[in-house]
Amino acid sequence: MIFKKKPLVVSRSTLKRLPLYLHLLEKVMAEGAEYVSCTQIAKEFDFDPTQVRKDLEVTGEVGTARIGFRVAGLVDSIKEFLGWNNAHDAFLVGAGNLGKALLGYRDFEKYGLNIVAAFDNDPRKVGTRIFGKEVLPLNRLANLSKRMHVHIGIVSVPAEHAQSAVDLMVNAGIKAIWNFAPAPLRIPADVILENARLTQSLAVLTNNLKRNRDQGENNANSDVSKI
Amino acid sequence: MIFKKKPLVVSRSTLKRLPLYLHLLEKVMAEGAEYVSCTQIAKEFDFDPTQVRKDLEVTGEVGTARIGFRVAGLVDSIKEFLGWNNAHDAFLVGAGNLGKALLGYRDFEKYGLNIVAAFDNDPRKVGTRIFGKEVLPLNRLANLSKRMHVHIGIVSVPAEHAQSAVDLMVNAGIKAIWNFAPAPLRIPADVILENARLTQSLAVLTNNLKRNRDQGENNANSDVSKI
DNA sequence: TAGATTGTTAATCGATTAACAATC
DNA sequence: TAGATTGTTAATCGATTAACAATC
Repeated sequence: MIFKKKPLVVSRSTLKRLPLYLHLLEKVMAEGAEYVSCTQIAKEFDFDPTQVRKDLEVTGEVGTARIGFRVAGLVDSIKEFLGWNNAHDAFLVGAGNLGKALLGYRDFEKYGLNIVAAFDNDPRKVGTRIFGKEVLPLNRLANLSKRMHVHIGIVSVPAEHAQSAVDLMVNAGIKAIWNFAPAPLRIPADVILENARLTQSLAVLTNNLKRNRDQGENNANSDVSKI
Repeated sequence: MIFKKKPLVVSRSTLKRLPLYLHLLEKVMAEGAEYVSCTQIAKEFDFDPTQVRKDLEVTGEVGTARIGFRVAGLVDSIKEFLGWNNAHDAFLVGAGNLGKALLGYRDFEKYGLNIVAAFDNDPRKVGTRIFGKEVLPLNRLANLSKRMHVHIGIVSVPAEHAQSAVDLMVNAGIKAIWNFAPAPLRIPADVILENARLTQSLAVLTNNLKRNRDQGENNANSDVSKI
């Protein structure tokens, strides 16, 4: 068996493009295509074809000249590479609006993420079920995470409670934290922290919007720039 | 009046760090600090102090040697730079779980984002109110966005409906789109598209988790690597 | 004053893009 | 066969980091 050598370290940029490819490939596969070329994929996203080729290299898949890559093979290898082939159990802390939405987000299943329970200290929430998932008091998290071998924690509490929620999780043996709170978090080196911050994305959007508007104004009397 | 010259083009990386600084600065300001140095900020995020200094340069704020920057000034200038000082009205399309959460996310107000109405074609949703916001049928979007001068559209529909939702928005004169659907979207060059894709963030998390686990296994019989 | 911090220029690092032979 | 595409190496580009004089 011949394996293609994979890059030893995969950049965050590449890692973030892989789900994009995956979504497209699944669509393409549903449409019945058997092969797909990097050129085609690149065109869809306005990427450089070489970049797509390099990205796909990390999956270990080998393409065929003039034909491209097997769609089914790519889908499988990307999922495998991202760890989306095996289900990961996760706990969610903070059953507010965002927490509720995450609990009800059915797509997570596709990405191997299985939220098994929610934790919140609001007595009005504790004991209820949200999308079929129990809401438990925070003091039960440590015990349960050890017993159920849950290694992923999702933080959807307000910023001011984020650090204490994370401390609790870390002490409970949680190995990876997906943080939705807009707060810088301190964690031990062996715990993985990934921030899913909506405000970062919003910042890019609103700044671009402002810039477009400012440019519009400048263009209105753009002679100034020629002085 | 002396202005500090600002960089002409601001990188996406810088743009994404600014909200992080802002959150921290607001906390620091609430705690009563009047000045803050780049060194302090950098320490909080494990960034390079020079990077922080370069990032802050885009705001036009000038610091004082040995003392740092005025916190209040920075907070104001970052907000101004990101366009968070003025409120932007937005329409949301797709009142599912994620859409609901976005409608209920009170923090958006702080970021100058004001969702004024939601649109959905589900007759069970149309006519209801979610967090006080009306849910209207999609065919009313074009008319209303023009009349109300709404320029931002938020897409929280399933992937397969994302493109048609976007087409509708673009035709209605929407100038910026914040997309939460995991689908590649086609838009005209003069419309701003910003993708807020949870799956990208999740991909980094689950891949890291898998890699950590694989490494653990390797370490268990790491003699192999010494052969 | 001494020394921490700013502002800025230069060096480094890493990611993207270009070039091109091999292949089907 | 002709030519599109792969795989890979080299060149470019841009962002991060290092160095250092000026300053308070």
